[in-house]
Amino acid sequence: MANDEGENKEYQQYDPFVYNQLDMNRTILQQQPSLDPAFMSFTNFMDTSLEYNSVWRALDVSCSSSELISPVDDMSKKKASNASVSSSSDEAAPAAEDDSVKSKKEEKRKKQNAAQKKEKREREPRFAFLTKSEIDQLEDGYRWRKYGQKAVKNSPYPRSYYRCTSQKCVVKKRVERSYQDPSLVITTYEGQHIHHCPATLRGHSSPFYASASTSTLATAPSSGPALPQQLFSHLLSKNCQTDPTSMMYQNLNLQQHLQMPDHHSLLQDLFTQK
DNA sequence: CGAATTTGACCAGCGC
DNA sequence: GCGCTGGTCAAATTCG
Repeated sequence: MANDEGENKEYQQYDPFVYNQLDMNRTILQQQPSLDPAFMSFTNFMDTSLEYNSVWRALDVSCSSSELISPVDDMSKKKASNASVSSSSDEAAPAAEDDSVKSKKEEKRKKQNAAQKKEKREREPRFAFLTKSEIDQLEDGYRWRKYGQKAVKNSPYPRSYYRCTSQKCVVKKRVERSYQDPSLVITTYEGQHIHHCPATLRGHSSPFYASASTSTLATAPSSGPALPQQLFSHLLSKNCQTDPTSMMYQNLNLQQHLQMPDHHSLLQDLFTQK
């Protein structure tokens, strides 16, 4: 709502695929599936501009899924987050909840909310895009833990909230389905990964890392991002690219190059420009 | 049995 | 001030 206004500014600033939006969710839903030139999602662009698979072929990206790996030490993460919130207070007594415990809990909660509030002002850049998919939880190479689900106003489909399960990584994503076109999944990423993509760590499965580090376009790794999300996750990763500005720049280039017959020039741009 | 998900409760921010 | 909505927490439940 009003929150969205602030967020929209971020979208306008950072998201190369969602232009001129006053309300990200509403605009997406209202404008879909019509393809206003002023608004075109990555997936729609690929769906309409050229054969979807040809892009990934051009990128030397073959499809792969279930490339998930890294084990998650969630308990320690939980503890760490708790400690950061109530570092001075002891662990809550697990026994019977008397009033003092309850008030302690409330106090803890208020501290958490205050911390959240603070974080909100320094919100991470967000990137939203649409994907045509039957599946809600799209594979992007990272491990996510669902921490909430909310009914969306004017939509029969709920919105799910996910956090990256990697320690100290605060990247979040929201996933919801368009009520106008249920085949569309709206995914919003917030923040940048501070770690390698788990899929990448296992056997160089990402051509993006490989290419980015070596700039060897001829090398065709056996697998890689199968979906736009995966591509964007790679691009979002600090290990792959550094800042939202370059990210946007590259994405804009991506859009431009997708219209060109020679897709290899895209790779050149993606991996040589910083 | 530990990890992941579900779900109701809670809170902040905004509009009226 | 009240109601609505988005976002998050955390206990309960389910899953592997």
